[in-house]
This record gives sequence, C-alpha cells and structure tokens, in this order.
Amino acid sequence: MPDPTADSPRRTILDSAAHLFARKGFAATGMREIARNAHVNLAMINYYFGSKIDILRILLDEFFTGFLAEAEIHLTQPADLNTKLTAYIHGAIRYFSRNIDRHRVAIIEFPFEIPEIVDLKTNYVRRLIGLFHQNILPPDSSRPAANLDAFPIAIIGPALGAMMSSFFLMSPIISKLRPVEITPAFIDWYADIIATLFLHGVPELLSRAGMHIPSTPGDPS
Amino acid sequence: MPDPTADSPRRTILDSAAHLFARKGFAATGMREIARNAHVNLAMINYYFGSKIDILRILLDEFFTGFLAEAEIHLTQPADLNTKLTAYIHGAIRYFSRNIDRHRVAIIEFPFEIPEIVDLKTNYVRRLIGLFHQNILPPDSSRPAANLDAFPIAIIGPALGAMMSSFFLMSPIISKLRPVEITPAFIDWYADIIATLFLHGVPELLSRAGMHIPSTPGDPS
DNA sequence: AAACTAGTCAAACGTTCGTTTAAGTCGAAC
DNA sequence: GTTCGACTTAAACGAACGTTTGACTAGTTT
Repeated sequence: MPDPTADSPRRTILDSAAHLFARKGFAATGMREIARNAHVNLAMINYYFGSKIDILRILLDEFFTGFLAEAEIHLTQPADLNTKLTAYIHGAIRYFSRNIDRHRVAIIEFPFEIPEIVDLKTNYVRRLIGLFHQNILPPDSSRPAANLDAFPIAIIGPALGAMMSSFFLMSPIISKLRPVEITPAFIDWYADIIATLFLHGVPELLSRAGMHIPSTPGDPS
Repeated sequence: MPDPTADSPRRTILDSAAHLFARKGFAATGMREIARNAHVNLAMINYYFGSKIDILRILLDEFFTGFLAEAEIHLTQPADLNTKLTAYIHGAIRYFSRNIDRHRVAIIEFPFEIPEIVDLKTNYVRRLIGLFHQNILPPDSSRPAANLDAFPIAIIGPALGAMMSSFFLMSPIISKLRPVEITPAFIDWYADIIATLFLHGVPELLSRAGMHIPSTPGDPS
C-alpha cells in the first residue's frame, strides 16, 4: 500500500514547490532547489510529477478546486444578497489565508505564453462566474448579454478578486511599511474592511473611523 | 552627438524587454530573446545596461516616477476630496493604459528574494502614501499612528491599487471570457466603474444598471 | 596622419537548467 | 528463493542561461 501520510514525498514536494514558487516565481525556481528544500532526490520530482509545469498545474488545480468549493458554500446558502456576498468575501479571504503560498502562485504566476495555464485558469473563472449568475445576480441578468454591459460583471468580478487578494499579494511591501501579524483576528478585520469597501464604499469606512469626507477643500471639520 | 531619437538602441531594448517581461516574466525571458526582439546584437544589451536586472530596475523606475508625477497632479489640485479621488483614479488608470507593459511588469514582477527590487518598490509606495497624507487624509490623521488603525490606509491603499490594476492584470483571462478593445472610451468607462465602486460601493453600480439588491432571498423584484 | 572614442559584432566563457538513464534497494507476491 | 514492482539514487545528457572578451568599424579630436 502506498503511503498516503502527510510526509509522503508527493506532498512534501508540492509544499516545497508552492513555497518557492510563491517567493521566487515559477521560472526562477529550480528543480534542484525544490528537491533540496523538500529533502528528496532530484529525480524523484520527475518520477512523481513528470515535469516542472505539471507541479504548477497541480498546485493551481488544488487551489482553484478548493476555492470553488468554498465559494459554493457561501453563495448557495439561503440568505439575502448582502449576507451571501459578505459571507463569500469572508470565506474567500479566510481560504486565501489558509493557502497563502498556493494563492500567491495561483494569482501571480501568469505566463501569457503558456496557453495551457491560461486555459486552466480561465476554466475555473468561468465556473466561478456561473456560481454568481445562478446565486447572486438578479435572475434576469443570466439571460441575455445585453445588460451585462449595464452591470459589467467582467469588470467588477476581477476588481473584487483583486481587492480580496490585495493584502496577500502586496504583503512584502505592506509589512515593510506597517508590520502585521497574520492572525485569525487580523484576517477577520481585513475581510470586514474589504466587504465594507465593496458593499458601501470608502465613506462608510471613514465614518466608522469617526472621520468623514469634507465637501470643501481645506475644511477639516 | 549621441542619437536621442526614438529608434536609439537604448529605447528599443527597453521596450522590447518590457514587452517580453510583461508576457513571460522577468526570469523566463532570455537576453537573446530581448536582443532578437529588439533587432540588436546580444552584447549590446550588456553594453548599454550592464546586466539583466538593471533593465528591470530602469523599467520600474520609469514607471513609478511617471506614476507619482501623475498622482501628484490630481491629488494636489484645489478641489474637494471626492473630486480629487475621482481624478486620481481616472488619471492612474489612464496612466496604466498608456504604459500597459511597464505597468504589468511593475506590479507582477515581485521577487521576494531580490531585496533590491522590493526596496525600490517600497520607496515609491512610501512616497505615494506621503502624497495621500498631505493631500487627501484628514489633517489630524497625518499626526499620530493611532487612528491609522481606525482608518487603515495600509489596507485600503493596496486594495484601491489592486482594483485599478485588476483589468490590466487579468486581461488575458477577461478577454477570453468577454473580448474587449482597449480604447480611450473603454478606459474612461472602466475608470468610472472603479471610482464608483470605491466611492459608493457595488449597490450604486447595480442601481445605475436599473437593478438593486433584493433584501429577500429569491425575490427578484 | 595618428590617437582616441563610442558603438557593434561573432564567438566563447563557465554555470545552471529540466530531464533522463541505468543501477540499486527492499518489502511483498508467488 | 526467486521474481516482481515501487521507490530511490548518483551521474550524466544536451540545451540554454547571463556575461565577457577581443577584434573591428567609423567618426571625431589632436
């Protein structure tokens, strides 16, 4: 019987690759480096995975499959739209925080010129859009493409995704300017900000902080 | 006199490198490929730039310097905060659209492990935050770090940046799902959506499209 | 005319890349 | 006890990498 424990070479290699891909990028990470980091022999990687790009494909599949499952939980619950959207945002950001390396790889690693990877991502995005059409958007918006120009989900969807990912993607810079410790409490606080921003805009965040947007330039009160 | 025309090898090489870095990534792009694309001899690149990473540094410096100049124009104008923010968002997105390749390189190319590049980016972000503190945030917020936790610019800033960049970064996927032509009219339309989303939240976009957020699940009207 | 300079080039430097090969280990199956 | 298959290994493969060298051109300076 093969060994399915957490210390199996397969999983060790995948975790090691995710760690390195997230920090150096796919192209800049060498097979020997993955092997060294995972404490396995170089040839074992090709034995288990075939090729380097197969590792990337598996990491992406793992990440997006888990994300779609998480999204479906929150989007299909019987609740009003605001509740579903808030739950979706919180669930997504918690999922990112549980899979920081894979999230970074899945978002950043974006070789235009490897159509195979672009197609893989496109497919998952298509399924996510399907979830939104069935559970979030007004029922009449799922029919014709006409009012998709009026409510441009192809713009707002990526924008929301980018908002939710922003902290994780820019954390190397953010933590230099204002060091943060990624605790569950921080993640919830962060998700609250993103959800509020998406659902109510920045003035709501200002007023929560006891500030407001002055209507006259130079008038602080 | 050296030749400062647009066809100088320097500029040709930089444009070629930006084009390839944006599509394949810094690490996956070879010097020979840049040379071939720019129709110059391989050795000329090292003659003009010294090393590969120097090309990246120059591209990032060009992009961020231009971006800061653009941001300063809109943030320092005498107007109310809403106007300044809207102008900033439109200006930034127009700047991205004018420098698509360099924008992509500047945002995506993020080797954790090359501190030199991280420091370069951190410095420019610091200067951008300075612009906001001096021109946008309520005057009392520029003093103590206390209420920066109440109004977390370290979260909202990156989130806005990610929103503005989202279309350009994900365009390989977006254009597969819904082909778009990047015209000035489209850019303005896109910037309008992002500005509305940031300043008023998604319900405003829904109501503009003649939709609204139903408060009862399954109630479309 | 000679010396100098910036630019351009083909060729080669040493290193690292992803992958493959062929030999070997070891427990289970027969 | 032998055979088998899954696993592991050191070594090597050819190709591509970033960079350097040294010769050569052509325009300017002295």
